[in-house]
Amino acid sequence: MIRVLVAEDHTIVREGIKQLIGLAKDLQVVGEASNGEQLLEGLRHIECEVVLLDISMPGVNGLEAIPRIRALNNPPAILVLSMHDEAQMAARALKVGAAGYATKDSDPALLLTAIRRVAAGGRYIDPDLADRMVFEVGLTDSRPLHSLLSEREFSVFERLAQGANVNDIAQQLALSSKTISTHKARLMQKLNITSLAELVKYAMEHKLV
Amino acid sequence: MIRVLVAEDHTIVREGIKQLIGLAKDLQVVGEASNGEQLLEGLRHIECEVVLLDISMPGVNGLEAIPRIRALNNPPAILVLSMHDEAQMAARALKVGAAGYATKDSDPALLLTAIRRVAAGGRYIDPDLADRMVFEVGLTDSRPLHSLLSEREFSVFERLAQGANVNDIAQQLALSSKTISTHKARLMQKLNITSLAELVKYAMEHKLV
DNA sequence: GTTCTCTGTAGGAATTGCCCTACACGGATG
DNA sequence: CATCCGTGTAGGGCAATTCCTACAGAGAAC
Repeated sequence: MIRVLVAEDHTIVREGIKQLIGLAKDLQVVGEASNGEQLLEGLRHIECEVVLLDISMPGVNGLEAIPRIRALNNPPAILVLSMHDEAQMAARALKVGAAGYATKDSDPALLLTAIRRVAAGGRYIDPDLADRMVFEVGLTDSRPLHSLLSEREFSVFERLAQGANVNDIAQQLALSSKTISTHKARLMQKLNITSLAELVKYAMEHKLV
Repeated sequence: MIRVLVAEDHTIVREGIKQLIGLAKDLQVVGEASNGEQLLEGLRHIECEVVLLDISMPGVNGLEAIPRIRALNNPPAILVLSMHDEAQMAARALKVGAAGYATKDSDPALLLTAIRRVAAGGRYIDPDLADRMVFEVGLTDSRPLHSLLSEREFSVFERLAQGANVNDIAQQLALSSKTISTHKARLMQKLNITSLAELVKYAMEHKLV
């Protein structure tokens, strides 16, 4: 019998998952938590083989909880369950010690498979996602992406984030708009984004504006 | 027996909800959909009393689907199920014809209650949320600028903030790109902004993304 | 009931930006 | 050295977007 602890903040989703797991005769939900603190507290007196973990929880979020779970003695395997099938997020989760990563989009049967896999000491990654990770992420996540930008690229980046368009920047820097366009394309590639909207989000999230 | 159709894009969440509903003897899931198109298609040959609708779905999203469901003859009651307990979002959903609004945070038992309530022709709003709606609507002497936007404008706004370009949106909404461009120009004028970057900033600052 | 304004829709002309390509230069790699 | 890679610079051509304009329907205003 594989004992599972479910950590997920949305009650209804959590209940749903418990029901799903309940369908398998070899799996059993032995505890639950709706935030990181509860989870860590729960693990102090509940023994289990697998923690099913939503990364986006309030307070101590899933990502932050992972290393702390791993620091316990005889830690359970961690299977991350995410709404977002972001390759970036998956890479970070695996890096800090998750044994698997599944998305809420995937087939429910796969979730059960994933739980069994990680309980047995193995790893599991959503197949679609694995594909994308290989392509998108060089699996080299460490320093902020924008540290890869050259001087010129960075200054174009800042101006774009502040609302300037390609022509404005060309004027400000006394360059051809074609040049700015090239810098823009290159910097977006480096930041792994495909739209100006994402650029602005990136800038705001990293407090670069 | 109350027949329910579940529209929710994340497979695992959808399955979970089906399990939950299955626990009640007077409720029965008679269909499901993972996007707005499937939902509308499904309603053409499936009869049901209640549609359980996630607002954040790809393609035709939940909010847009509501008026189209209401336009059917003998339409089912619509119970919106949302991740976000935003008062703003709830207000919009109710305005376009939803009979209830529950969040995934709420107690699963309440979900079943809510389904029964709307099936009987009543209304249901998550109690916490109702509280906040009264306060936020009542206490904000200066309504946000984006409350001036029309439905169409707002949906174009959201998509732009999420990184879609004019053509993407035109396709999603099956309109000319010129039309989208006009909506974009008008909404930007209303929001008093002049660039896409400012639009994204606005959206983030007001937690609309 | 006529007029006004807002909304949703879109066409043609004009602008802007993107994609692909190119090239020179400097530093790293071998 | 010879070569490769990253950077800064741009052009040509094509696609996306805006600008200006228009029109119809729905309510509001008077």
